[in-house]
Amino acid sequence: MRPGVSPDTFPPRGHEAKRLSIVDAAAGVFCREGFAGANIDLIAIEAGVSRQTVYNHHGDKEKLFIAVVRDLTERCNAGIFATIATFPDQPGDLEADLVGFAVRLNQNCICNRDGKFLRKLIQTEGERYPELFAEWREQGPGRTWPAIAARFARLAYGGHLTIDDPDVAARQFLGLVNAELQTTFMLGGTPREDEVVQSATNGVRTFLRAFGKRPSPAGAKKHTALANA
Amino acid sequence: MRPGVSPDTFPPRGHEAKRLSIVDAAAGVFCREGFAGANIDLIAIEAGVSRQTVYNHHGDKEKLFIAVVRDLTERCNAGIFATIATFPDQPGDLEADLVGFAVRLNQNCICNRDGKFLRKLIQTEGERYPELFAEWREQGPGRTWPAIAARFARLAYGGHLTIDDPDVAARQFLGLVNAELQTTFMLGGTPREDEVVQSATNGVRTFLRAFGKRPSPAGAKKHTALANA
DNA sequence: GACGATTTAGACAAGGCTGTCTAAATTTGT
DNA sequence: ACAAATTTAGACAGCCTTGTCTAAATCGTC
Repeated sequence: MRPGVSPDTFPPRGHEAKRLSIVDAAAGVFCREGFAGANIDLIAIEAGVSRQTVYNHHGDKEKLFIAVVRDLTERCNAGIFATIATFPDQPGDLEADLVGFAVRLNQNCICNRDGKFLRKLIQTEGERYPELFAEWREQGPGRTWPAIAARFARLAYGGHLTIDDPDVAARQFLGLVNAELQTTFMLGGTPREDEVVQSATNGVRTFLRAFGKRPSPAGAKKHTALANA
Repeated sequence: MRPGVSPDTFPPRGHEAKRLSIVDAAAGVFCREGFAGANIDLIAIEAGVSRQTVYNHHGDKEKLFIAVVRDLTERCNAGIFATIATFPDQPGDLEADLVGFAVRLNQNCICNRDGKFLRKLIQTEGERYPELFAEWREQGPGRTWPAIAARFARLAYGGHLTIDDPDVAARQFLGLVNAELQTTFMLGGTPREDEVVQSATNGVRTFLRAFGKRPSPAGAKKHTALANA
């Protein structure tokens, strides 16, 4: 820490690496087995670490669990904001661009390992740690949803959409785009990529039917007849 | 069982009553604590029954859990089909009628005790009992969603809606109508009635913007300017 | 090569839970 | 009121888990 010669890791390398691998393994075990069913021995084994090391790093089971949730929230948020940065502000093909955005959001943030784990932990243990998950609610949906809403507001301002309430529209966008993945999510599964694309495509199409600029009433033809599904 | 004098309960009254109260108590405890964390002593106490009686009725913890899920699935399904029977086939005010339907569906089937419990158990333990929850998937969404889709198809056939794929429309209807309740559902909470109504109202409005009969192109004016939210 | 910090393996106590067993008490139907 | 079935309370063995402790081994750094 004194002489800044070390390449890019301040604390002892192996130390922090172990901390990471413990949190990672713990996330998996907590998800599979639930808090009560999670076994610290198993976590230690999956982390490639002795049980004592787990206790050295995190004190006890509950503190470990909290560390896991905090970690996952942080990483997922980072991913979501990175994806929001790819939102199509100046769309070429609005439908295709929104589908792409929705698919990226799902694949990189919601269906990936961290997203899946965080979702499951919230569902499973949310009621046991009210303050912890209130914190998640503020840091997660509380920050990401308005950010998405702002992007939709910008699209509306630019004349690409007709939206009353951007916050409502954002939530409905997410609801539509995931409409066909609900049962899979409930069961903790991971949808295949083509299912994600299909759901996003259908969702965006409906979204644009509701909020898209109406095609000029003159040339109103079967312009929506893309149906291949 | 021989002479059918008994009023309306075939098996010994107290016996079946106890079975019921055990399953009920078990549902609550399994939800709160997870399968691993659930304590049979506690279930017995909450059911007002001795521990041995729990074992007499259900054999062991796992069989008890399975009985709970089967029971909840059955009861929830019954509720959902009863509500589907109230779907507005001959709508007067389509928007109001669909909002009413959505609110009934939420209040009577999804947010009530059974619905909440079943949802939580599926989320929490779904991966641990693949066949059991595959069964739920077939009996639940596998039967109710097509039933709802059929109702939407009928509305479209009657000229009240413009729908390509009724199955997609049904899933999207559910997604839209619940769009604002997602975080509450995730955390296992029960939304207030006004939140349910709000979400349903916004959802139905968007649904009709997408699938409602287009107002005749002639008198196309700001007919959608109902905004009070 | 030597030093300090970290990690490891294993044993350990304390406590909790499941599922069984027994004998007594209670309920149910006749 | 009687007989059979059901329920109850309590004790019990067996197992698993958490969290602590100790002494040896390993790692990173100078």
